[in-house]
Amino acid sequence: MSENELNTEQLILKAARKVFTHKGFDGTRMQDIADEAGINKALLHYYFRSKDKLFEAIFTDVIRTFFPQLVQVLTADADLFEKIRLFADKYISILAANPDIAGFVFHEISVNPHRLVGNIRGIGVNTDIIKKHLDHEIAAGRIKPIKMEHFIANLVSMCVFPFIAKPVLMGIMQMDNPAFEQFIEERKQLVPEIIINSIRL
Amino acid sequence: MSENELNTEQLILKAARKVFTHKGFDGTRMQDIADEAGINKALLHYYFRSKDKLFEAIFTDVIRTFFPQLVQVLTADADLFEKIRLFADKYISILAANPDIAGFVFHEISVNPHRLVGNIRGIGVNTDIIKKHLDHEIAAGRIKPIKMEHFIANLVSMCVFPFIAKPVLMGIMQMDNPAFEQFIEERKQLVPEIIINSIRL
DNA sequence: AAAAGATTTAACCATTTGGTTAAACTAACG
DNA sequence: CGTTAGTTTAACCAAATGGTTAAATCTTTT
Repeated sequence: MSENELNTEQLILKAARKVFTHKGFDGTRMQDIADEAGINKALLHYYFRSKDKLFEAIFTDVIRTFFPQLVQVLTADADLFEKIRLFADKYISILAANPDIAGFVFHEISVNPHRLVGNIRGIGVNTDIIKKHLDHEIAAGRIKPIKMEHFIANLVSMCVFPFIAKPVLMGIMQMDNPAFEQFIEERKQLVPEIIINSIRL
Repeated sequence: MSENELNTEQLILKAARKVFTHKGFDGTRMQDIADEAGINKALLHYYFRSKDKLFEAIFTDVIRTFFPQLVQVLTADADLFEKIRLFADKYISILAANPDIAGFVFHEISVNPHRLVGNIRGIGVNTDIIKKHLDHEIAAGRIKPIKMEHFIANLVSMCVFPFIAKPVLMGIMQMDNPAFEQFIEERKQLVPEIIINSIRL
């Protein structure tokens, strides 16, 4: 197994990820992935026994790559407002570089919620720390009272939703691709401003 | 064709809508719809020639039922802040009663953007009126400057996203179904407050 | 370079799936 | 009552799809 540039397994994973995240599990054909990777269909089954196994590898990887980064920002020991700015900037940057993953993850989980168990649950998203930080700031009279659930929902919504609704937004707002990128770039500042403004006294 | 309670065509449409919105086009089998409707598979093809035709009927109906209602609120002649409250309340209420449609619509459009053409384009979402209203209020010095694109994105994001992320939110926040409903109910007030707060001088 | 092991392919297989057909059933109508 | 038109079904079909197999090729080891 000489390390040329990208060994076959990595090549398959890259292709599978592209096709799965774009078309979803049900919309993906093994042949699509083989074509994308420029290899034979049987080779997919040689490296990953089944479509399910291959999907599992992709899905787990996507979840494990992105979730921890974000949770880490929110649970780090830093100023709340600064955390919010960091989180929005990081989340939006990640999604800008991987526009399909948001829609992919939420769709797959909706269609097959039991996939939550082995993946997200395993990561152990620690909302307690965020809740404590929020409640602490509230008790200290530095921010307005707000439930952690809404705080997270608001922040994540405004970061993620534009990517899920990308084609619709572009259509309705008559944006082309550069315009959308510009729009997204602006939100890195705008979103934290709104969230901070919503809890600032 | 005696009007018993629900004629076969309506029965099929109802079943197809349920299955399509929950599993997506690619995840739906004609047999699933037949089972859901309690009829023979061939009967589906008797009423709607193909899976595509049946899907088209559902998709168009979903789009036509919900979009206009919302655009109407935003383009109506009313106080801006009141419009925002009305919009959030109406949008969230609709989604609470039809939890699957948001994820359904955005996923199908992402996977097959060309479906935009015949449907959303046909409705003609009029962003000009909203833009004019916003710009007018800004010029009059009654609200902070904000781009229409962000205003809409923010408002819609916070209304819609929780439904798309429902299983993930419920998992992470350890909510059961009543808790989620309560959470959603609270957002009918919270979302407009945040949006209004973000543009209030 | 020959044997052994890993990798890749073409051809094939079984099942699923969208769709068709011809027959059976039902309701209206002369 | 029987004919006709609309409705529903069971049985069937062809294409697509996930998966297998056995042979071919390439790598490594001796």
